[in-house]
Parts: sequence; structure tokens; C-alpha cells
Amino acid sequence: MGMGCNGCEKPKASYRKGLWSPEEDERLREYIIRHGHGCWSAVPIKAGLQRNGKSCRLRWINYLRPGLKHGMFTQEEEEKILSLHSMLGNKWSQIARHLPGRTDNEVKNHWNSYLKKRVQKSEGSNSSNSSVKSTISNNATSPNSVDFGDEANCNQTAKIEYAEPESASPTSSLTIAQTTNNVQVQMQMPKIMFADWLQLDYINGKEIRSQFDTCGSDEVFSNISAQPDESCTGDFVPGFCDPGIYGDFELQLENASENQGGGLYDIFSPMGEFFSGLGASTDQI
DNA sequence: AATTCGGTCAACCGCTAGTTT
DNA sequence: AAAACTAGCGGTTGACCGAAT
Repeated sequence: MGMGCNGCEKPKASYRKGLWSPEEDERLREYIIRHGHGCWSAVPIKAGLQRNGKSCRLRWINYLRPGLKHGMFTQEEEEKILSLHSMLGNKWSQIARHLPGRTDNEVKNHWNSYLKKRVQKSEGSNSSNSSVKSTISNNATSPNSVDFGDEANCNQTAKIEYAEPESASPTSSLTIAQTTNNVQVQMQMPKIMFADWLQLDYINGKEIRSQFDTCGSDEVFSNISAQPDESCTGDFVPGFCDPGIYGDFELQLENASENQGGGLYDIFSPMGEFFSGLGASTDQI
């Protein structure tokens, strides 16, 4: 686009706005997968984009970040939104945290264009908006002190399944070797999809440190941005989190040290699921 | 066939809180 | 102490598209 007045030395770069082109998307994705995002305001410069950092951040978080679900909300998701909204109000980011693969923006949009009307209608026509509230009312305390521990623990949307011994074991022999410690665990513990596990805030009442967006943190985060390969089992949703022990589970990252600043990671979920992909850890950038 | 209407959703804007200089 | 900067949040906008007229 044009460049405003040339004479005045306003360093005001004219940023592109509006919808992202596929080329821009590719540049941004490529850059972040290789280098992590670091400081967002530097991203467009380093990635060669005529956008501001804020726009890049938004595009990554809401669209490009691996692991996002797109498309129709399931009934369970909708019910969850309704429940959470009745407790939290318009705290979209908090609500979205309990919907794996969904962004706050998406949840907000869905509420505004579908769910709000539905609630209003049922409120108008009725006495007590029964089913929605009843699912959560038992522990609906003040909005500030909502504790999801129990909910996360027993809820259905966490996709907790019981692993069959071999269905959980990937084809890769590497994996088998690496997960010997987990074999026993695999037999008796619930199998949790990596994706869901990462995004849950609590498991068995214990807080899990997982997040999808860390920047400039001094803590030793390993930000994993990976893509599924053939040996993936189940839904793979990569994310950013600390390796370590969380409650009854352990998350391992393999080969990370040999691939500092981007490279191939082997990632083991707590239940021994194996994933491999590109990654970059921000603490090395 | 052309125009208007209405809904959706990606993206922007302004603000706040936290951190760094 | 304060100014500058950053990430993140939620409200809002407007481009786009299908349906209705």
C-alpha cells in the first residue's frame, strides 16, 4: 500500500491489515515453527511480514497454531460453554481453556451468534433453565472462586479412555524402548489424549502446568510445536508445556537437547503415546 | 438478474496489568 | 518513580456470503 507522507520521518510503518493471505500464513507458520515466536513485535520483522506483532500473535493463536479444531461445535462443547458461561460470564479465555482446540475468539463468536439467543429464548419461555444450570449448580460458588478440579477429574469431555495394552503402543521400536518405564502404568491408568491432557488445568485435583502461549518466560519452558507423523496414535494436538511429573502422570520429551532452537523432537505423552515433529524451545531463543 | 438483508466470523481496537528500562 | 513496552483480554467492526425479495 501507499506510504503516507514521505517527507515526515514518522517511522510509522504502514502495516497490512485485513485478512491474511495464504502466503502470509505460510511465512508466519514457517517462522514460528522454526524459531518460536519470542517477542511478538519482532516476529513480523524477522519473518518478513508487513504486519504488526499484534496481528501476527492473533493469527497464530486463533488460526495457525497447531492443534486447533475448526468447524462445528459438538453438543458437549456447547453444553460446556453454557455451563461455564453461567458461572463465569464473558470470561472467554477462561472458558476456552476448558475446550481443547478452541480459541477464546471462537467461543465468543459462537456464544454471540448461537448460544446467547438460545439462552435468551429459554429464559424467556421458562421458569428455570433447568438442564444448563443443573450440571454445574452444585458447586457454583462465587465467580471468583470457581474450582474446576472435580469437574476436570470426572468429566467426559476430557476423553479419558482406558488403554488397551497394545493399542497404546506405537509402532516405533524406539518408542517401545523409551517407554518401558511406563508399561505398567499404561495397563492400569486411563489413557488420555495428549491434546486434552495438555489443556486441562487439573487432573485428579492437581494443577497441571500447561499452556499454549508462553513468551519471554524465564522459566524453563520447552515449547513444543510438533506435527504428527505416521506413528502417531489418536488425536495429536501439540502444545507448549513443561516436561515433568504432574500428579500421577509424566510427560517426557526426548531428543530435545540435541535439537536446540528447533528441530525434531520425540514427544511422549504421559501414557506413552509417541509423537514426533518439529519443535523449538523458547528458552533457547 | 440485481439488490437488499441478515448472520457469521476473522480481525481490529482500546484497555488493563505486568514487566522492563 | 515513571515512562515505555509487552502480552492478553473482551467488545466491536466490517468483509463476506447465502437467503430472501
